[in-house]
Amino acid sequence: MSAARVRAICLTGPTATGKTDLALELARSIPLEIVSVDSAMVYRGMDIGTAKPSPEVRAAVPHHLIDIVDAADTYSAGRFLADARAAIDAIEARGRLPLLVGGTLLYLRALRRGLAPLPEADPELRAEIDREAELHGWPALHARLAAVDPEAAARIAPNDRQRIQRALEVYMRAGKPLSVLQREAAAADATGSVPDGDILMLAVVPSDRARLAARIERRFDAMVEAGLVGEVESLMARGDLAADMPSMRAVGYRQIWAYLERRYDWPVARQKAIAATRQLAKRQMTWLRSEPGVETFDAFSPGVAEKLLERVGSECR
RNA sequence: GGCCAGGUAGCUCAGUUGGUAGAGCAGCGGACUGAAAAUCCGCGUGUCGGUGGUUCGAUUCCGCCCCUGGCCA
Repeated sequence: MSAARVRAICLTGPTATGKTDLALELARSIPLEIVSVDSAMVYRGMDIGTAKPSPEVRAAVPHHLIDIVDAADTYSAGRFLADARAAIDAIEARGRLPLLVGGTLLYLRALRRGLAPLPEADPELRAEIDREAELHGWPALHARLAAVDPEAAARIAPNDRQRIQRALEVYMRAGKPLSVLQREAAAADATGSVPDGDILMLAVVPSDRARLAARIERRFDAMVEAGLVGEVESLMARGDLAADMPSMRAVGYRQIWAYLERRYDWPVARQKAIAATRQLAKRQMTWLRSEPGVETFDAFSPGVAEKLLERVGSECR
C-alpha cells in the first residue's frame, strides 16, 4: 500500500446507526487507528449509556479520545480540535490511517473549519452571568450583548442562554467582541483547521426513520439490561457530580438521574430518554444535510460495510 | 342492571353562553465557533365517540346507542 490520497477518513452519522461496528469492519482490512469524535465518550465512567467500545475491542484496535476526562470536568470543541490534530499526527507517524468516528458534528466542523483563538470557558464568570440572568432574564442580557457586539447578538436568539453567555464571556475576557475575533481569525487563517481534502468525509444515514426509532428504543432497553441505571447511580453516589454538568446532561444519563431523584417514574424516564435520543439523531441529520462534501450511505442497507470499504480502499492506493 | 364522571391532535388535557377548536409533550423542518448527547428558532398534524332531533348553522343543546373509569346492586 502506497501513500493515501487523503490524510484521514471520517465516518459520521446520527446515533444508533452502527458507526462503531462499521469502523471495526474497516479496521479488519486496513491498518488504522480510531479517533473518537464524541462529546460523551470522552468521560470516564460513562460506558454503557454512551455505547462505548468495549476494552476488548479497544485492545484490538487502538482508539483515541475516549476516557480522557473526568465526569466532573468539561471538555470542549477547542480541546477536541487540539486533541484530534495531535492524534491524527501521531497515527500518521506510526504509518497508519486515522479513522475519525463519531456523531458530534460541532467537533467535526471545528476540525474542518477551525476555531478562532478565543478565551476558554470561565466557570466563575459564567456563574456570575447566570446570576444576572436569574435577576433580569436572558433577553436583558441579549440586549446587553447587542450593545457591545451587535453582530453576534443579531444571530443569537434572545432566549439562547448558552450562546448569549458565551458571547458575553468572550467579550468580557478578551475585551473584544466575539464576532470581531472570529472575523480576524478567519482573515488571518489562524483557526487551526485541517485543509479541505485532507479528510474523506463519509456518513451513514438511515433512509427509514421509523427503523432508526425502533433501533433507538431497543438499544436503550439493552443498555438498561446491561446496567445503565446502576452506572448512573454510582456516578451520582460520587457526590461531586451535578445534573447540570455537561457529562450528566448527556442523553439517557439526564433522564435516569431525574428518575433516581424521583422526579420521573420509570416509564416516563424511559420514554423521555428514548425521545431525547431520537431528537439527538434528528439534530445530527439536520446538521449533516448542511455539512458540505459529505458522501452518504444508507445506514441499514445490507452492503454498507462493503461499500464503505470499497470507497475507503479507493483512497488508499 | 342502576347512578355518577368522562370520551376533543399520536399522548395528557383545556375550550366553545351554538358560527367546525388550542396548550404541553411527542412529531416535522431549521440554526449552530471552547457546555454541542448542549442551547435555541419555526410549524398544529383533528369525522371534537356514533347516530337521530332542534336550528340558517351542532363539537357545543336534546334523545337514543357504543366505549372507559368509579360507586351501588
